[in-house]
Amino acid sequence: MDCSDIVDFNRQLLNRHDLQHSFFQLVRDDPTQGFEFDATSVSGHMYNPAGLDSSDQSDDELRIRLVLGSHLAQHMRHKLEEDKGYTSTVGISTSKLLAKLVGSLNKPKGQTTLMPPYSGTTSNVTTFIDAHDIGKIPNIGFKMSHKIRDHVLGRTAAYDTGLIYGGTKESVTVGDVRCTNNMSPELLEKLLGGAGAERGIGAKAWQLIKGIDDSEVKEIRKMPSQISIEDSYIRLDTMSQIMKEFRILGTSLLKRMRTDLLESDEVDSTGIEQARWIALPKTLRLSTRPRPPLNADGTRSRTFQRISRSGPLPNFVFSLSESIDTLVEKLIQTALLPMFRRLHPESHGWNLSLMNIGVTNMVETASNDRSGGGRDIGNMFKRQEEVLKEWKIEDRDVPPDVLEIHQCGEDLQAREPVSETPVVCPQPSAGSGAELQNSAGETFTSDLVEDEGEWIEDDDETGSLCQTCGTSIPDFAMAAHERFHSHTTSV
DNA sequence: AAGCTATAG
DNA sequence: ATTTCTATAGCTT
Repeated sequence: MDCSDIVDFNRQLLNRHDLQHSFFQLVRDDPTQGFEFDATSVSGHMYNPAGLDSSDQSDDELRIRLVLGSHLAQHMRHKLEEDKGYTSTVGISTSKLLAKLVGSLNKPKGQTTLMPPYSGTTSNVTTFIDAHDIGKIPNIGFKMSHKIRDHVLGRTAAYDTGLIYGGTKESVTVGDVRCTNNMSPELLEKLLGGAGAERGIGAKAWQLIKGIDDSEVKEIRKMPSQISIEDSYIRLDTMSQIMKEFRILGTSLLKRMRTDLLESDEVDSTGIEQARWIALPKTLRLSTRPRPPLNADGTRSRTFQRISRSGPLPNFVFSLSESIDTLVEKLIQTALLPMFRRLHPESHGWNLSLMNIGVTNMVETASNDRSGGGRDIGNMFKRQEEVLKEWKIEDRDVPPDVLEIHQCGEDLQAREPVSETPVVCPQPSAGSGAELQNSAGETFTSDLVEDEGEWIEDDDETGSLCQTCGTSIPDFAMAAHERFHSHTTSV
């Protein structure tokens, strides 16, 4: 199971079972270990038993979906650890934004669900998101948080001395921003808009601040859209140094192109191994970061500004008969040096702190494209059968009581409820329903998949109320839910 | 297409 | 804990 499997899996559920765009985000806990994942995180869809429009749901309906999503997430984490040995962390909510944020509360090897209410004056969404520093919100990064912070404070925020990246002691929370006088999409647009800014950035930021995010889960791309190599330097100011770095970076880039863009189909009529390019980049880019000159007071302002030039990538770099060294020399002479002269016309006086060379504009070669946007449908279904079969077998072979114990449960049982974070998880002890709690939650089971054929058909409310927590649970998930209770009540 | 800004991990 | 390196999206020209 890797990331694309998870994405595929969820996509198939989406197609077959009318899933809505509710999300969980799964993050592998140790991204440095192993390469089974293409990415460190993935958002998944969640089953929506009532077929509701995601924008028009009561908190009761939402609650069911979130609990089911939690069960599914628990199973996937469990499966991932069992099969691959990777632990992971999951956040469950109604959008990528909320799922990502809530997922960070119980790390590593945990999962957290943001529970209803999602609307009204006591909305957990508001309570939850308001507590975050503005810069912690995904897609509000260094520059935007700076601008917003300064406006809310009415002055330039004081920063920790010596800190270059971010870090202010004057924390401005999302709540502070939201409640600032005259705060509006228009004001944010004024603050954040301008050259280079995304169109409608004010409105988008306003949505994020309110916890609204309608961004979609995107397909993992098979091909990277660019490959680049860079290095930073204390000082790079002579042509011979540049040449030396060109050779190092160029060699590295060509090697990367060969490993990432070359496919070796061993099949060949003569039995000789064939290698062919699965994508050809069309553009070469050279960027540098010139070291900024000293200020009047002798300090040097930090700029991260890069400048670049790009042009057509010569075709000879795709030659597999010539050595990389030869190709690099040719590339330097025909492309990189001319580009460098365009970037730095002066023969001296420059002082570079960074050089980057990269290739972009990938064009997939023929025979490599698969219909329907790069996905093999037949294979997909075959894989699905396998996945479903595995789960079913597990169900039959392992008695439910045993199923819940192996591997996934221990950390969940052991966890102490942590206070003060405004997040609610499905928890048996959440008796009053209204108060906020924080703890990990749900055990899972594969019952979710067991009778997958009936999921949609039994819309006509075959669910029952859970005796313990009162949540309405569809029948197919009740066994899983009860196991969840038997776990968490034993704490 | 090229140049650039901003962001994430 | 911070910096470096890689990659992406989307703007402007």
